[in-house]
Amino acid sequence: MKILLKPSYPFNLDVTLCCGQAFRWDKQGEWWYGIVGRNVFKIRQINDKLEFENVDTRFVRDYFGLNDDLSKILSEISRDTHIKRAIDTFYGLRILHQNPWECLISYVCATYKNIQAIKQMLLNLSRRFGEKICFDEYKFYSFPIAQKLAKAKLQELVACGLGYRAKYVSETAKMICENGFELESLGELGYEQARKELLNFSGVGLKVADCVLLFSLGKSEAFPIDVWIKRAVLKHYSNHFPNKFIKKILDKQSLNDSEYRKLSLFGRKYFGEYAGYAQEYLYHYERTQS
DNA sequence: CAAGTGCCTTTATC
DNA sequence: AGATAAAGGCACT
Repeated sequence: MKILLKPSYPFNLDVTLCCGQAFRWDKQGEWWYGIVGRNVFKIRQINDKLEFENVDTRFVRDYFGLNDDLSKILSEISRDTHIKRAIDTFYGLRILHQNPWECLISYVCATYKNIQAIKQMLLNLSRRFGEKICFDEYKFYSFPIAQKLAKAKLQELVACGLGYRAKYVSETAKMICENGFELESLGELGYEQARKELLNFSGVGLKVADCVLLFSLGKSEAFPIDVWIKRAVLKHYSNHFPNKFIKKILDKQSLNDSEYRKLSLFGRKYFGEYAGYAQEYLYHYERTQS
């Protein structure tokens, strides 16, 4: 199956899958392998041609955000020279539409970890609690369902390298199972309301909630603040804040809720309804180009 | 190679 | 409200 990308619909598969928004994609040769539910599929990009196997076009369009008008989005967030530089460097990076459950657990695990370690944890979890799927000559593992993680012993989760996050994953999985909670339905709420609901889960603070909202619930205005975005703001956008505030967060290693809200609100106001796109370009630029 | 630092933070406590 | 400490362990230097 193929999709021909129109020139007005820029897309860069490699950057999109490498920028750290999703943790379970695997590149073998020129093919990217991904697992969605119990289905493994592969996809590659050759110039303006997208080729894929074992998945339908509708899913590809949705998952890779190909229905978003990226040209329009990028022109809207191009507010200054710094973001323009990031956009030029990673032109075609799109925000994925991930599965909310996998996204929630992934970002609960992601706190205070680097990307390599996050990938390792999620692979361990999938190997231990997911289902083995063979595709081409490779073995893959589906992401564990909530019931499976809810039943897991704390020690088993710790053994996957989760550390103190094991408790949060266990509690969150139990909360999802007990009420038959439909994470997808949060997408129907407004940004603020949906975030408030997410904060009820164990191990979910403002940062994790924003990531889940942006990467899986379609809230493109969410502007997650992590250490890299904080650095980018300090370097390039400090003139948007009082001196006192900048000095305060400069010598603190972590942000409190009030400081987080100020930084994130700046992003939403400054970049507008697609602030999340700006966030991801800035994030990837800060991590790789500075 | 050992030891130190940093990591897409949250929670508990004061 | 706001500050502070504690919480795995892996990857990188």
